[in-house]
This record gives sequence, structure tokens and C-alpha cells, in this order.
Amino acid sequence: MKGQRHNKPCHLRRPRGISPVTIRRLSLYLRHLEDLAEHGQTTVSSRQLGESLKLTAAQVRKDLAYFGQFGRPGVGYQIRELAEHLRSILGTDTVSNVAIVGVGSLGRALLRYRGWRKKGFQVVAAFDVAPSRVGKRSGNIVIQHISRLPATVRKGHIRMAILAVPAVVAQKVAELLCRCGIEGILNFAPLTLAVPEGVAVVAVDLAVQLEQLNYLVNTFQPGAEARWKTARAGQS
Amino acid sequence: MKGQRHNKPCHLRRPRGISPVTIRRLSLYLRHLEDLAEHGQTTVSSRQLGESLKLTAAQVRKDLAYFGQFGRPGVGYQIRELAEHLRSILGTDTVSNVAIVGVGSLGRALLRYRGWRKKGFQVVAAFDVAPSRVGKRSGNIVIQHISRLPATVRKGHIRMAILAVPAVVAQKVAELLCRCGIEGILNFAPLTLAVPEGVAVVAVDLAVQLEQLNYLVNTFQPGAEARWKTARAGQS
DNA sequence: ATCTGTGAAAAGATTCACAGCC
DNA sequence: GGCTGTGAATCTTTTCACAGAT
Repeated sequence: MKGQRHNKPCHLRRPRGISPVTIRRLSLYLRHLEDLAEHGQTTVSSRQLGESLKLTAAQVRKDLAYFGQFGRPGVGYQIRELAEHLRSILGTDTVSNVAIVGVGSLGRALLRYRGWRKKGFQVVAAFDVAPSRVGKRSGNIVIQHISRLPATVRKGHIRMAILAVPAVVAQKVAELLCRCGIEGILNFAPLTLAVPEGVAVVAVDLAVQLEQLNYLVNTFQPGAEARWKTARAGQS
Repeated sequence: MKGQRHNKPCHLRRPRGISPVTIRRLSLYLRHLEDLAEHGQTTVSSRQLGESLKLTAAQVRKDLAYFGQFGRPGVGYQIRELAEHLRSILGTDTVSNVAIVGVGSLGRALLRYRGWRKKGFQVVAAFDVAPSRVGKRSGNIVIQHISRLPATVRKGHIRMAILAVPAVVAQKVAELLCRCGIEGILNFAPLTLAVPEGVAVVAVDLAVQLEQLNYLVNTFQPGAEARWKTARAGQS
């Protein structure tokens, strides 16, 4: 360290070019901090954090240091404070509206999930085409026909959508979403979406994940030599 | 190339130390190849494959070359043949049994999902603790009480489990699974599991994924400068 | 001409190791 | 003692570029 003061209003840096991997780890740090906070802990060191998450302490410190100086030598990180910073970095310090498109069994599960709020997300609309689903309600959300999507998205300040429709229609629906001004898609359909510049896509293909696991199981049972560092590899 | 013959029974290499990222891409290659095959295409080049998946052609070739020589210069890859090789590498050329633990709305969705079979997985058992769920059937699977897990896992040649229980009990259940000899866990609970050496974990935290997306949306809308290469970053 | 496989170069990510703070 | 932040070193992954195959 080069004489920086640690008791100062450490303002949050927002550097360009942070890698996806780093951001993913920030989410994990936040998740674990929330856990620790609930258990009444107030302070945590990079080593502890690393141990729980199966990362090195240096990794943890470097990740956090990209965005500012949140720690105190000899002490560690204030849990509440660091969590606050991380939420601010990730943009989850304010609640974001989300739409779910496709209310099959997966869509329904995502719709019912009670954890979004605590994480800074609110599902404010759900769409489908099936007459058997349109009009039904889940919680306080009424499932609308997809034809109502453009109007609802535009009026509802919805910037992100969760896409849980069958693969065959996913690209079409994605295009509709993009035309309506959606800026981010969480894609559960098993294909790589083509979207215009400026629209972000994060894909979750459950079959792909299970294939990953299968590879690990088949490859590292024989020798059990964990050169792969399971933690790094697997635990998202 | 150094004079290798391309018309020979290119036997499959199985090198150690292939990175997780490479394996994930193999899954994506396979997924896309299956798609192409269904559309009647028989041959594909690394460039085409890369374009569809938003990767460079060199990346595709290098990934595949780790495992053998599957392509023909001037022609590309035989789709059927390459898909076969990939399945063999990923270990999905034979069907693997899987158990689902936790049959809440997410577990139910995973239980109902009709895509596992085609990908080489078969859900053969499901467990929960809630009396309201135990005994119910979904498809041809009867939900069993978790106390029956050890016996069922051991008798049923089940090496992998999908963990979809609430976070508070996830670690306990994971330990039970490990004691029963489970070798791989696909973890949907929002925490990092501690498991013994030799047990693989792949984690899917939906909130983390949405946080990733949120970061992308918030960070790259202003400048729209896609330095982050959305494809690499986002599309699993 | 088109395309693969691959060594070499470049880019990127992680770990080391230590100065300075508590 | 314990801990952070960070440059330097190391390790990993990606891209380049081209020889050789079809």
C-alpha cells in the first residue's frame, strides 16, 4: 500500500473492463456477506471469505480492490458496508423490474420464487401465448397474452426479461423483446440468441450444466486428482 | 499440420487438464450440432460454428483439437460424427441416472423437464420431506421421503443429484448425498457447498445470473461499447 | 480456393510476496 | 500478532498466422 488513508470516505471506483468472472465472484461475495450478516457477524477477512467460497485470499482482495478500498488492514472488511458497496457496484441497490416470458413449469417456478426481492429484483409482468395460462394469476401477477408485451414493457420501466419459452420460438421472442427496448435477457432456452448490439444476454442452459457435472464425475473419479480445482470450475 | 492423415480412424484423445471453459463450449458445440443435424445439414466449418456461437473459428478448432482430429481441411466437420465424438467426450453417449432432491416449484419444473433424455440423462428418483409431496407422482416418478434416499441411491446406480432444496438445509442434504456415495451435485441452492474431495459440484444460482445481467445492463448501456464481448461473457 | 491443426505470440487471470496499516 | 492493497511474476487462455490437406 502506498500511504492511502483507510478511514476516509473510500469512494467507489467504476473501472472499465472488469471481467465477467470477477463480476460473478462479486455476486458470490455479496451472497455470502448477506449470510454472515444474518448470523450476526460484522467483520470478515479476505481469507475467511476465500475459504468459504473456495478462492484464495489474494483473489478476493484483488477483486474488491478493483472498485475501491473497502478493507482495513489488521481488521478485514465491514460486512454491512462491503455488502452495500457490492450492491452498488452490481446495481442492485435499487430495485429493477423484470418480466418473465413463457410460463411453462420453469417460468412458473421463476415466477413463484420468493427470493428476487431481497436481491433487488421485482417480477412485474409475465407473458405466455397459451390460452390456458393467460389470465391466471400467480401471486399478484396476472399472466398476460404476449401481444400485450410491447405496451407493458414500455409503460412498466422493464429493462430486463427472463426468457423461458420453448427453444423453437426463443429467437423470435427475443427479437420481439429487443424491438420493445429490452436491454437484457436471461435466457433459459437451449440456444445461443442472436441479439442486436447493446442488448446483453446471460444464458442458463440446465442441460449444459448437467453435462458439465457429468464430465467432472466421469473424468475425476478414477484418479480423484483434483487438478481441476472443483471450486473454481464448478461452483458458479 | 504435420502430415497427419485425415482419413484415419481418428481415435479420441482424453487429455488431462482440459479447462472448465473448454468443456462448457463443447456442450455448446454439441447443442448446436444437434440443431444443425435436425435441419438436415451434414457438414460445418469452424467458422460457421463460431459465428453461431459467437466465438472465433480458431477457438473452435483449438477446443476440438484437444481431443483428436475430427475435421477435414477444405471441408470442415461431419456433423453427425463430431456430435458422436462430443457425446463420448462429455460422457453422455450412455444414459446417466439422476436424482432430484427437493420438489418445490423449481424441483418440480426440473422433474417435468422433457429434455433430459435426449441429452443422456434420466431422472430416476425424486425426494422431499414435505408429507404433502411425498407419494405424489410426476410422470413415472413417485416422490419418496428423503429417508429413502440412501437405499434408493445405492440400488439405483445414481451417481449424480440435482439439489433443489431451501438454502438453510442444503448443506445438510449435500452431506447426506455425499455419505450415500453421490459423486456429483448440481446445486441450485444459493450457497457454496462444502463437499469432500472427489465429489464434484456445479452450481446454478439464478439470482447470481440475474445480477450478472443487471451489471451488464447498467454498465454498458451508456457507452454501448461492447469491450466486454457479451457473447463470451454472457451466453453460457 | 477453402479449411483444419498447431506452434508461437498476445492477452488475460491468478498467485506471490511484501510494504504499510491496525 | 493479523490484515489489506498492489506491483511483479506466473500461469492460463485466446488469438494469430501459416503449413499442409482436400
